[in-house]
Amino acid sequence: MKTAKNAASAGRSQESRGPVTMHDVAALAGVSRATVSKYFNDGEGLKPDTRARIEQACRELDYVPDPHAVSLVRGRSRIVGVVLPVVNEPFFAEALRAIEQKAKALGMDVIIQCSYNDPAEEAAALMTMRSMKVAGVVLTAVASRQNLDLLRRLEQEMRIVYLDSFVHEDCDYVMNDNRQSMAMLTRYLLGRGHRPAYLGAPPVAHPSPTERLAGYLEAMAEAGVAPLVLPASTQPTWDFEAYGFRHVLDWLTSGAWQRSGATALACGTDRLAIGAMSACRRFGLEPGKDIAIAGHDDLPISAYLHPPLTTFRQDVAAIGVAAMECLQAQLDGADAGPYRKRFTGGLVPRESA
Amino acid sequence: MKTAKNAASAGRSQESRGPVTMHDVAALAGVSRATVSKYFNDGEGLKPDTRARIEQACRELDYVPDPHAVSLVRGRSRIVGVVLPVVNEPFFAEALRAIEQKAKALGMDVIIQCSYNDPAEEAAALMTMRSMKVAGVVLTAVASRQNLDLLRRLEQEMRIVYLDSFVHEDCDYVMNDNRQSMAMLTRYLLGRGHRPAYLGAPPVAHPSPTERLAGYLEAMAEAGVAPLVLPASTQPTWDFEAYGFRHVLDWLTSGAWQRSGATALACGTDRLAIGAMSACRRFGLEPGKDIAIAGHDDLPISAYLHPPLTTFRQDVAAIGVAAMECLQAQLDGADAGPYRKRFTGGLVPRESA
DNA sequence: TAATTGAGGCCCGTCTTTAGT
DNA sequence: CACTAAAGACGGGCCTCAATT
Repeated sequence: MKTAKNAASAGRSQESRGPVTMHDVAALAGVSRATVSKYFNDGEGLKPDTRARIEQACRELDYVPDPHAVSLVRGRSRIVGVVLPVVNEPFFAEALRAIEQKAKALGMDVIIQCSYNDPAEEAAALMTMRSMKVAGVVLTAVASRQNLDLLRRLEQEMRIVYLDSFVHEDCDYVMNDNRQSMAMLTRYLLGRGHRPAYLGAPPVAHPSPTERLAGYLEAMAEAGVAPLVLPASTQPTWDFEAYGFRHVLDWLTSGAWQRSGATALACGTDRLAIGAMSACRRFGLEPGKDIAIAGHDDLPISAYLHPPLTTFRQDVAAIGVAAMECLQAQLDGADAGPYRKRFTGGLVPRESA
Repeated sequence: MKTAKNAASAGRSQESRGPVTMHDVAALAGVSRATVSKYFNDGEGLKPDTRARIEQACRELDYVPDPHAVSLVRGRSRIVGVVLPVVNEPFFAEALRAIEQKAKALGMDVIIQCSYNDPAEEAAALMTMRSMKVAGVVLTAVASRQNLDLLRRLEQEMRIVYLDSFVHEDCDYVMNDNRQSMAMLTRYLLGRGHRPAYLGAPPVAHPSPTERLAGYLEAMAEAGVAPLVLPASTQPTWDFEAYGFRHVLDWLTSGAWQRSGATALACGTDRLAIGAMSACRRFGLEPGKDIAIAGHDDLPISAYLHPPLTTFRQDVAAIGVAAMECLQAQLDGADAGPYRKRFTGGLVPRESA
């Protein structure tokens, strides 16, 4: 009786020790490992009888193939890597949620890495993904050209979809149509008789902030109104409320506001708008009455603010899902050219403007 | 010249094809694979000269051990699994951020799975973690006893730390001291001459909501004031603002509010408080003047609301880090009894109360 | 004898090749 | 010659044990 390790003859789903392996299943089903392997891959070319016995054995033993063994021999894993600047920012958190959900539907697992806007951390994260032989990477690149070469090289050997960012032209990306959305928001303000100034996000992303600014400028030019952009900081930060608060308060107290004749403030993000509203009140202006405020993104709380925030809702979930679909499409071989998608959301008019 | 696959003699870090393997490094360094392996493990017992040559070869070839091969042979991976109800909820997003950061420092990767409060999804996620042979799991369990047996069984074969939750007594967990924090918040309101009612979170977690309620009740009893708890829903939802808005508006319009004589509202979460403030205004009450409102968690935006929200800050980052430290400690062998930590944060008094 | 290094089996699957009906 | 199933060589490391100095 030279049964190996696990006595398959026991029959019950009691593994004596260690995880159940394909060997155990084969033994119980009375076939070879190769046959069980085939069952888990194409499944074709197996006699119904054989298939049934394997199925039964798997159920009985609670067998699941070891993903590491599979990845090792295949040279590819069923893991997708997600590299984000931070994960506790509403936009990224929601994107991650959508990605995770879609990945689950595709039978993949997701592993995350945060770069904190540091090119070195980003590079390290990408190297990890490479060593993990991931099926693909969803990357929100940091706003720096430092990893440009590395990225170009990595794109050769693994799938990379850029989410809400890109670092060069020949890449796959998925993002909101920022120019269009901010233009729409600006036009809305102009249409209500306002003269909107613009507060952009700190330089933590690329090229979304630039695109949104472009949208604002475009709408202003189109209306023949001189644009008015609040001075931006070069210090990257994710504390948008504080950033918005400080910059708007400076703007108001410096008198630049009065001189400009602006009656509204379009903000690159809802979080900035929240800080801006706070600054206005500190200065003695009532948002929605003395000055109109608008944001961008439509956070879950935006509808419940006082006043409810006029904003632009971008379809973050769709963006996340599209990123996964891009990877999926490329895995399926069909390399039908670049995958580039721009999503449009919708204006959400509320009382703040 | 029978060099295998990659001609190590080439010397340059140009892999002709396929990833660099330990075999390549060994060849270039003029040692055996076994020696290179030892270099990557303990590292002891290697002649300085040998070590240097290996080091050099690794650098030259850009070699990184294949994590799948390592996991396969070791039967353990350097991956930690994180299973959360949702990832786009500020509390979890921040916890995840801290976990990811700490994991990186420990040289581990993190893989995530969302359960969406569905016991079946949670079970599936855990089985995935098991098959991945993760180094450990950080789990925020869904509020259901359905997976109790499964969890007990899984705890036998892998490390599980419960974050902000637990399903039975003999487990490791890390969480805020909810009873204490809500008691502190309630005492603060009482101390300011208020009679606070309480709005708890929907039943999406366990046991945090129960503990917070207990804290409220404790403080009220202690002050000899009759507690007043708003009716709770049995429908789980993560849309806290809407939930808070609806329940508070009902409470106000039904007249229950007047009859109760409550002058303040303590909420189980800031997001609930935001919905509550909105409802108050809809009803004609000015939060912070006609009725005091307090939350719990101190979201980044809470300081910028109007009025700024009085709340209790829980140390989410510390909780996340502690979860990782728990896993780390257990990996290091020392099974020094159960690891259970309660963290305390601090009251953040602001204008809303 | 102690300190290093090498040989080869093994982990758990996949995949190509060979054998059996 | 179809179909099916089995055999056995990997894949990239770790680990035990023996060989070398």
